[in-house]
Amino acid sequence: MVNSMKKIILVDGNNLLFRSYYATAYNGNFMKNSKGFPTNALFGFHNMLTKIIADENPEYMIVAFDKGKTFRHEEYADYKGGRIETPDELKKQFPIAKELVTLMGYTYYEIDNYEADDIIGTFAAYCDKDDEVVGTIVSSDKDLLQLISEDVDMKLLKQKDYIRYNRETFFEDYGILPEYVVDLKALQGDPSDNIPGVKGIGEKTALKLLRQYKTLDGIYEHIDEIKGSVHDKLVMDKENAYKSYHLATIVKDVEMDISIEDVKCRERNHEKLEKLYEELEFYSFLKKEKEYQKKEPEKVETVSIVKNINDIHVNGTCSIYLEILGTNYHNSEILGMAVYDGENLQFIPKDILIQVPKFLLENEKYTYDVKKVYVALKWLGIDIKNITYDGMIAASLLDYNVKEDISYLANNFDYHIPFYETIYGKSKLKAPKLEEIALYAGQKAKFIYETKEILEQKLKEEELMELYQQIEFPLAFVLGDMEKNGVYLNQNTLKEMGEEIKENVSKLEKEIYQLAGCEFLITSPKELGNILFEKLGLPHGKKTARGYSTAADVLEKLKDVHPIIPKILEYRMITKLYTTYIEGLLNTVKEDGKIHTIYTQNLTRTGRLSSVEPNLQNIPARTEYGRLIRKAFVPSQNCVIVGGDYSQIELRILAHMSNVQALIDAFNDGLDIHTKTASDIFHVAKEDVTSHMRRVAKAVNFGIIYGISSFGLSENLNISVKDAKHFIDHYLETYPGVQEYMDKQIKQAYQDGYVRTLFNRKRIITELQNSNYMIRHQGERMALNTPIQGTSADIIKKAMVDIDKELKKRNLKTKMILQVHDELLFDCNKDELEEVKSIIKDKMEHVLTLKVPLKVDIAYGNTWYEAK
DNA sequence: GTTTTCACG
DNA sequence: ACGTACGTGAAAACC
Repeated sequence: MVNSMKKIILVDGNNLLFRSYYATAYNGNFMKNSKGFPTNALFGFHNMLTKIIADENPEYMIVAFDKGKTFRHEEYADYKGGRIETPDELKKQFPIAKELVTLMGYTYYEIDNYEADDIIGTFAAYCDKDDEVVGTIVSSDKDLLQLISEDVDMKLLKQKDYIRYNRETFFEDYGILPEYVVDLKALQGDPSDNIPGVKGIGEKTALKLLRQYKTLDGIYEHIDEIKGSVHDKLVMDKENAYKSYHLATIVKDVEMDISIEDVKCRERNHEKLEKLYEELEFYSFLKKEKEYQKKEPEKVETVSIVKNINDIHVNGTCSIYLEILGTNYHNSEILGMAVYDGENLQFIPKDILIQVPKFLLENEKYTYDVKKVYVALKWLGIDIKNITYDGMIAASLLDYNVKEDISYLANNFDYHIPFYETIYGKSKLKAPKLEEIALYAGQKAKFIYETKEILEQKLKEEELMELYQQIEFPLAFVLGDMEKNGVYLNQNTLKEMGEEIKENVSKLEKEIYQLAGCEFLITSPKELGNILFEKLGLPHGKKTARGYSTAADVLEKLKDVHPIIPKILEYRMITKLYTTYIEGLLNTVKEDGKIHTIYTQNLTRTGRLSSVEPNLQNIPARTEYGRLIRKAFVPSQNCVIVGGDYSQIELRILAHMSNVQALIDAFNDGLDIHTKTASDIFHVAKEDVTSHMRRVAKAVNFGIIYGISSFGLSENLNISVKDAKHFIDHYLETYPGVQEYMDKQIKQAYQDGYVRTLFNRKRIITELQNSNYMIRHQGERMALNTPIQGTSADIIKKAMVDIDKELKKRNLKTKMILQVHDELLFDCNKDELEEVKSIIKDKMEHVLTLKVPLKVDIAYGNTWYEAK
């Protein structure tokens, strides 16, 4: 009996393709091949299908698609009015998905006027009838749960993995049998399918009713037993409930010209699959397909592993790749370096590398992530010289998909280099044998060498060469020095603060428990939400996916409603300080008593830096209590901390770019820009601007930089959308040039598909081509914000390069130690103070000449806290 | 691994 | 009708 059992896998092809599309299309950053054909949905679809095949090893499988009519029940089409059109970018991928299925040796099926659900439903019904056939449904659509039976189970796909439901496990989870999922949907509704349901009844209430009365009919038969608002809702929406019941019912009797034997799995068509992968530029799949066939093994590189320093032979210019175990090059283990000079491909293990082979100091070198090599070697006491090219920086300026892992980029160039995690594993890194490491590093070095010309050519074509040569490339070394040099942290200062905070925390804990009337996990948004909004019955604001929002801005509005609220806000603030800035920072201090962050030079889409392990760009500043953390950041002996920060740099850039005379004049006259704006939009004299008016004007000014929306401003100022719109209108009437500028900017962005900063940095905004209104508008805001935020980033980056150069030229001991977007901090020898102050101010203010002056405020003190 | 919250410019 | 300010990173909870 068991032996003759046939198992059929029923795949909801539509569902797979849709969710793959939306999982990766949200930012509008589609994966496309070089011809611009969208491939994002196919990529995910292929991955999922492969996983299903690996997990189930199916003998029979059918992949079902919708055809013709998208909607199950024509007569209720009016309910479907709101349904979103399938984006073109997704539509195009359907035929290829079907081809993929076929080439992989499986059968896809579609039939006029039916949905994929109905095909699956019909096969599921067949499984129920035929004793020798069982089925497994694969989909993320909960609707299909209704098809679960003795002979049919379902893999309900979740974001990462899945839940496997059979009749029993479904009952355990839901408390009803799968055949009543239709009844559940009838009550609950499903907005994504335009099933109305009973208004005001959600999953919880619906399940409760069904557990008691079993079916929809059962509920209405006993309608008199049901009391309260639920009763009224049920009565009110009875018609809708039954309509929904029909909408939610999957058809199980589609007439099909296909039988189980027709969906038996066939051989893969390797040849055509390879061709298709090539076309789609799915190189990792292509490689696997080739491996899968086990034809001739691919030609492997020969890398010679150097055993002795005298065996290293590098002729002329070479590329290098430093292989390390982990991402934090301040403490990761160095494994060795691959070198390629166009002929010889060699790998130099660490023990030989530390003997400082000559080529490190002499030969011209190309690399990928120059900062990593530079800093990692510095830790070994090696000062590498004559690096002239960095593929990572070049590629990132060209808007390639640059991750830390070079393989992402290499795959774009038809190099099939394995991903870092394939070699070393996911979370726990483990080095393979030396030969494998050498080969891996060797492939990367070769890739760097062979693509240098191409990438440089592209930099020229895109007019990015100057940005690359004058700013980004030299900046990498400046950043490297800052990272390696580090920042001293006075650990005792932090520890003392920590003790004080700990006492405060336990005090607050007790007070909160008392006010709540019970003990609970205050840090848990879920528990906190329940206490505040159910137990204490406070009015709740926004909701999150899992429950009530307890975010600070929500709680802020309840500050005066219940004494527990301010306590919780204070608790949140000080535990954040403790975990992130006391414990967190102390954990990152190295043996030298310093913090060595890593600046990510190529991560942000605007050109800004970011800082990790730890992030030194978000050390508290906005509240006095938090700012005390800055007392722990101290200079070295006989030094002070000197800081220079740009005043209103983004608004100055806006004034320059928009060429609005009133704004330009304001900056030229040295006015307080927020007060000036307030006086203009409220039509009052500068002297009569109240603090409230200035606050509004400031928020509007920020809003302009962010790509203003009345909703955003209303949230920020906690006012009505109407009032917010009013303020914006006033602003734009006052400065019509700003409106013109924004319109022009957006129009240009739509035309080009990208925007640029003053230094030509380019950001491609694919969101503008998205069919979704919301995403398109997000793209418009990016088009407004990026030139401003990005130009500001360009300016400070150039200032860093200029200052570094000047400090070196003058042989000063002062070190640049931190960059926080619009401010620079220095560890400054006291003897050099006056000279350094004037260098910083001068260089920062004169990066370039705009229609408005750049203004820099200089401050200094014995700690970061004092240098304000 | 994803979500929520909160720190910064 | 929908869901929204721009750009980041870290910790803890949640699942």
